[in-house]
Amino acid sequence: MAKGLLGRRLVHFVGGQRLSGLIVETEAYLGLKDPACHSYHGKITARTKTFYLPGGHAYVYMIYGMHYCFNVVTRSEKHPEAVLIRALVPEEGIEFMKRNRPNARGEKDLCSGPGKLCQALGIDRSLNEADLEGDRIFIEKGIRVPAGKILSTPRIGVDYAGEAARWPLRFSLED
DNA sequence: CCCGTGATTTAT
DNA sequence: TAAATCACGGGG
Repeated sequence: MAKGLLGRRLVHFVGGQRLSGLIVETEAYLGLKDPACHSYHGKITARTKTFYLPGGHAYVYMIYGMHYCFNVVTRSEKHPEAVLIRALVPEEGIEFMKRNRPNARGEKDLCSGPGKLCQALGIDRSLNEADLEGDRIFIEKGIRVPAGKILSTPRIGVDYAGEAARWPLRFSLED
């Protein structure tokens, strides 16, 4: 799923305005057996209960008291797995995104990080548990991605997870 | 490299 | 109720 989401278009409607970008970086979080995952060992808290929804829902949480992260829940109650969306190439609503991120240095800085893309697209906790087959936020077909263009590297910011921090579960589109 | 930041989780 | 933690970003 993390590889398959590369090249697809994430769309968020706000005030009748389409904000979108192509997904170019993701990370897989493998549920019960993944020490880096919020649902490791089946942990359930007020925050992580979203993980246990059926695939196709949004898991949005706040980190460091200031940033949101947007994830796609990918499986089922028995298999609480998700994909973190880490970067987009902005497509529609770029002027709107610039207003959402007044400090951005340029277009490339708009969605080049999990917190940045949430700020640019106006994604916040109100979208937690959102149905991705609804009409507020959803994912479109996007562009074709040749398998040879996908890079696999270790996930970012999960050093607390020991050996799992080195698992090559971060995927990005070359170039 | 360092550090702000405060919601969320965990320890007491 | 208090303390620790943290899927990050921004500025040096």
